[in-house]
Amino acid sequence: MLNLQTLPLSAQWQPHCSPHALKLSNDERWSSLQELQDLLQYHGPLQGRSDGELFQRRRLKVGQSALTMGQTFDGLYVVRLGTLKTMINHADGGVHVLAFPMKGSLLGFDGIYKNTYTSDVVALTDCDLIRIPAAELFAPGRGNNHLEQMAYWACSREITQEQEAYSLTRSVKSEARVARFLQTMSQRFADMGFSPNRFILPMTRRDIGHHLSVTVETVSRAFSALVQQGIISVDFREISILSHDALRNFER
Amino acid sequence: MLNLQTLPLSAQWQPHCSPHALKLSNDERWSSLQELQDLLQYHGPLQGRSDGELFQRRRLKVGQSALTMGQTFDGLYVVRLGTLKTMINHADGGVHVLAFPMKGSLLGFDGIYKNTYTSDVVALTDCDLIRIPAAELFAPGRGNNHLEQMAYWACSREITQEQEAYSLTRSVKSEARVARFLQTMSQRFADMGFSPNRFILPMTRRDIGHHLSVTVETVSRAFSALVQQGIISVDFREISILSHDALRNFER
DNA sequence: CGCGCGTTTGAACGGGCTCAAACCTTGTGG
DNA sequence: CCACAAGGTTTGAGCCCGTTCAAACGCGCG
Repeated sequence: MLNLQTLPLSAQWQPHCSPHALKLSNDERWSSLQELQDLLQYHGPLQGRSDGELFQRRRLKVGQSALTMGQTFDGLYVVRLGTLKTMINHADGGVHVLAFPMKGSLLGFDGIYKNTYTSDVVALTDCDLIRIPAAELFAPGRGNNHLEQMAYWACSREITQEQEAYSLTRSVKSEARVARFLQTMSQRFADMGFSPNRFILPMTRRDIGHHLSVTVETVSRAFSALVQQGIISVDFREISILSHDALRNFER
Repeated sequence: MLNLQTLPLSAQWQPHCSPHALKLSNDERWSSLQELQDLLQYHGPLQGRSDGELFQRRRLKVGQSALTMGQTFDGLYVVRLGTLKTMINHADGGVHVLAFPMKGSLLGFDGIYKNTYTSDVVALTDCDLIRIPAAELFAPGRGNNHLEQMAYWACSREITQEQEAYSLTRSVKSEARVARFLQTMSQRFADMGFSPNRFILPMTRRDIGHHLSVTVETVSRAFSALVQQGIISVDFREISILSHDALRNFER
């Protein structure tokens, strides 16, 4: 019998992996509006000609920051490839991870108010972003109405997802938080066309802890407990979900 | 010496209070774009004629719900008067209070994605809302560009504030969470032109608990502890802040 | 190789939850 | 106007879970 655990993970079913697998060898530097719609999975009303409108790409290596707290607003970004973390660094040294943007996520909407980004966004893997300049959004009297509507829509989606993440801190038990976190990760991988049963977490235990407001040790212990109960199996960053049902029953 | 504690609170320095004080006697049922801008405190670029555009108002009594989870999107709302709570009711009976919208807050942006509101919004006091119909936002080719930009801006602000609230759950100690919550309430009252030193909380301890992810008892105990240290004084819903500095020093 | 960092596990402490009871306020109906 | 009920608030006692401190191991990288 084949032991799935020991098989090397191929780039075919993982959106990130080693920097080598992620070559970013595509030399194109521009994305069309159509690609934006595909990325965002926006199936709303399309109108008229969208040809000609091109958006610049921006590539990031692991650890590079996409946006910095305090930086003046220069537009929105849509993640084309890779995973990032959105974090707030408090003056007292405390850290809070708000979200882990992945393919199709919208970045930077917090920068419109006060014309300044309010959080740090750092690449957890090599990334490819698409920039929507502020001018495109705010240009008066242009025919870009469906770009605007799409931005509204995507922004609304980000709010919704953030609310879900916010609610995630509700659960009393840390195991339940971690279980729900794994569920959302599984769902997001599924949405991107990858396996919901087996994936590699792009973030550290510490990041997860800062996201769920618990310590590293607690996250690790929660993982161990879930393994003990046969619900998941863990090999460092690689997670296999053995029973989605059991995972779902941890919701409180 | 005058004992401030025993003085009755007058409606002059409180935005809510008894239903009697809040007469809502203004018979006008429409608000101008100018009033919207004032409410939102939007000082961005105004352009051209904004005359003629009127927005319908909607009044709520205590306990009535402004939006319901699952209800189809019918527009955005701006709070003109009163306080509400935005909450998510989980299937398992758990509750999470996302925010306490007050004068100038934007409601309903979460409804654009999926064309359905994703949270319940309930009036904690009598309220007066202004409705921005979906048609106004999405009408193609209209000259309402600065309405759109204002909506962007307000939405961005809501995201920012939600992030702050989210971060509020970061603190390890419950006393610190409550202290920070009181600070933000104080700030919001100040922004509305009321005293930052003395105000009446429009929400119950339970709501605060659901907002900060702690139990009622913990909130109550935190209040008592802050009173014990001479930082605030409490008379049921009435809060007096005796030392803003001391309150600030609880930030972790 | 050795260093740094991420991960895992253990032991002990402490803070928040749970359960319980008492008090106060508010609203309702007699 | 009072009685009563329902719900909000406060406080106490005991327990459990998550933090803290500590140590060990593995992995990647210079």
